[in-house]
Order: sequence, then C-alpha cells, then structure tokens
Amino acid sequence: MVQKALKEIKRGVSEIIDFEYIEKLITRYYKNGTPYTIKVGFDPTGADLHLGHTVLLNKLRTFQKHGAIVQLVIGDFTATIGDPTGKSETRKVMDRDTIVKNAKTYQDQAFLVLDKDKTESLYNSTWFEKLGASGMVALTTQFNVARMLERDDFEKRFKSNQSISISEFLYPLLQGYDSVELKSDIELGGTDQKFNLLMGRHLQRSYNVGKEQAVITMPILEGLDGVAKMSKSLDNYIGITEEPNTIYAKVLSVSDELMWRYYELLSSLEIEEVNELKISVENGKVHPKKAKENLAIELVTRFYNQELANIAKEEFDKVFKSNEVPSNIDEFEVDEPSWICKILVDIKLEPSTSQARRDIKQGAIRLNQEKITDEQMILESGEYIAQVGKRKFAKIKVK
RNA sequence: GGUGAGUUACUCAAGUGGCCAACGAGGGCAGACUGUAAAUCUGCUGACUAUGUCUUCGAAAGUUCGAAUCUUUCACUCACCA
Repeated sequence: MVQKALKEIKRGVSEIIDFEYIEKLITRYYKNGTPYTIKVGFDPTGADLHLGHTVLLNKLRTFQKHGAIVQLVIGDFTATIGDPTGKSETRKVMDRDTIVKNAKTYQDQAFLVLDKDKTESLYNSTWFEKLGASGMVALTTQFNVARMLERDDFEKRFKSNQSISISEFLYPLLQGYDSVELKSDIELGGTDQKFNLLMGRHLQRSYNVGKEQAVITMPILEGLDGVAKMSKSLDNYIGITEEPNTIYAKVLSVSDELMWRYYELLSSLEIEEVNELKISVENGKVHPKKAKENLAIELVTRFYNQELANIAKEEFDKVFKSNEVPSNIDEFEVDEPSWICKILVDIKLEPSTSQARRDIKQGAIRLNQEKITDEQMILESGEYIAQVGKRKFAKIKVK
C-alpha cells in the first residue's frame, strides 16, 4: 500500500527534495492513521483556474487520498507585494477587494478537484498582520542578499540591470514563513517556485519548528502554443470552467507533440499506459487523433461528466469532420437589409469592417455554407448562417 | 545630483524632413494541403462603404508648404560618474 502510494506520488513530478521524509509520513499514516499536512500557496491575482493549475491540484488530490490535509494558503497578504517569479518585470500591486473576490473564485474552482473535507483554507494575512514590524525585521535577518540573488530571475535581472524592488526580496521570505506558521510537512509548487519552497525549509530550521518540510516541484504546463507557460494573459489556456465543447475543441487543437506532455501531466492514466499508447501511435496501431480524442474526453469528463464529453465529441465531429453547422449558435436580428460587413461587425463576428473586407477577399466568409466574394454585398431579408473562418458562426435574421 | 543614450504597431526592430499607415522578423488571422495536429506554400495584419479620407511613431507645444524624422519643455527607461 505504501509503495503504491509513493509510486503514485512520484508520477509526473519534476523534483522531490527529502523523499525520505515523505516516505516516513506515508508509512506512519498507513500504520496508525496519523495525518500530515501539505501546503500549497497561491496568489489570488487571476481568478479563473486553468489546466496548468490542475497539475498541482491533481497532485494534492493524490496526497489527500493518502492521508494528507491540504493547507491552501491564500496569499492575500503576499499578493499586495506581488511575486516576481517568472516575470522579467516588477508586478503590479493589487487592491484588497479584487484579492478577496479572486480568492473566493479560486477556492470554488479548486474544489472541483480537491476534497473539501481534507482542505484547510488559510489567509496568510492572519499571521502577517500579527507579526508586526519587529517580527518582519527579525524575519529579514534570516537571509542575506547574496543568497537571495541566487534565485534565477533575480540574478538575471540583477545582471541585466533591471530593477528589483526590496519588497520583492520579501516575497520568498514571507512565503517561507507561511511554512513556519503552519508547520507544514510538505510544500508543493511549480518548478519556478523551487527557491521559494526551499526557503520554507530554511526558515523552519531557523525558527526551530522541529521539522523541515519536504519539497515537491511539478513541471510547468505549456500553453496551447506549446511554447510559453499556460496563462490567461497569453490567452493560451484551457480554463476548467469553460464549456465542455470549448475544452474539447481546445484539446484537439494542440500539437501531437504537446499532447504527450498533456497526457503526462494531466491524464490519470498510469505512466506505463501512456508510454504504451505512445508506442502504439508511433508504430501506427493507433491514430494520433484518436489518442487526442481520448484525452479530450477524459478531461471534459473530469470537470463535467461522461455524457457531456460524448456530446462535445459528436458536436466537434459534426462541425469539423462533416463540415456541418454547430447545433447551438448565437442568433441575431437585423432590422433592415444592410451591408454585409457592417452586420458582421455589429454581431461581433468581425472586429472592424476593414477586417471583414479582407476576410471576404480571402474567401474566409461563408453564408449558408457558400463562400462569398462580393465585399459590397447587401444582405436582403431572410435567414442566414454566417461563418467566419473555421470556427466562428452566427445565425442572422434580416427583417 | 552630473553627463550621455534611448522611448516606433501585439513583441523585437528598421526608418533620421516629402517616395511613410511606416522595411524586416516573430506572433496572430485567413486560404491551400490535412487529423481545426505538425511541417510546408500563399495572402493579410490602424480605421472608415474606401483607388480616396481620417487618426497613429512616449506627452505637449513649436519650426515648416510638408514632421516618426528638426527645436523646446515634460514623463519614463538605461549606461557611466557621484
């Protein structure tokens, strides 16, 4: 049992520091049921969760199955500073109201994956507001600038003469201090968080907590473009609250190469099964598209259910395989016959009449499945299905 | 505080008085080919019922028939010195 748990825990992780400690915790849990804690922090900066976040959440869920209590630390205090991780520029500081609102959304969505009964939500402002100025200064004495500059992005910015604000130096310290306060056994984060996670270990020792947390880093999930980290600001994400059809379609649009990455990090298949599948695809037994479909179905099923996943697949095949029109498309009414470009802009299918003209010229616009070529065209009374490119549709009624 | 360099579209980056709605690259969008994959090829990539007009090159003011380009002030970024 313990071995099985440990194997499951190791799946897909990037690095584990102090694996022996985790082994001890799991063994103890299966011997006498003593729970242990695993901490994860998040910045309530962006509200909606995407698949990138679920890499962490899935791992936490695994731990919950094996006796862990998740400490979900909402960095409401730290968010007022802004973690510089992965950003080449200083982050914007956020206001309080937005933080609270985002935290709420985050929790709601996190519980789509996490077991609510085995999760404690904690706002780190509760202890930081008590810490006070002297406590804060005491905290800063635990570390020095040279060590701080060891952190990749600080080093990079320091060398290229970009600004690093003092408050950014505080961020890793504060995140580490969370671990002191919570006496966490394990902390989980992305590979880009490694420095901050180790800080927790360091501080737990300095403050004589009596344990040093194990650290697990998870790989960063690439976005739909396959290059940059999945993030909302780059618009290369799959949100977990998006429509089943959208999730399905977005998964199908990733490259084959990236699909394996997603399989590895997101699928619940055993790693051996993934490898088997990969071999089958390579020697032609399984069509890569079939493999991608399965992944898409698995993911939609996770956030919705099997039935909706199947509907999403049917819908997708209908539109893109047989070139039919989707079953649910937005309808718009137009009061009088008018210029086609103008209508397309009005119903938000096109951003500007200029763009509409260009698209018509390139044959990207269809009316009732027929390509149109006349950019001066006036849409007479009647009903039409307009299509822009491959994926934008609208039903238009002209009175 | 002093001196110097810089700020151009989503990003990088040319342009240094009219030929500039602004070279090029990346990205994005679209078309062909496909599996809405990748790769490849092609076109497009400020707005406007449009062979023309309008607004854009950090901000404002000015010189000029004419400014992204010259002058002044301001803001910001960077380098060197203190």
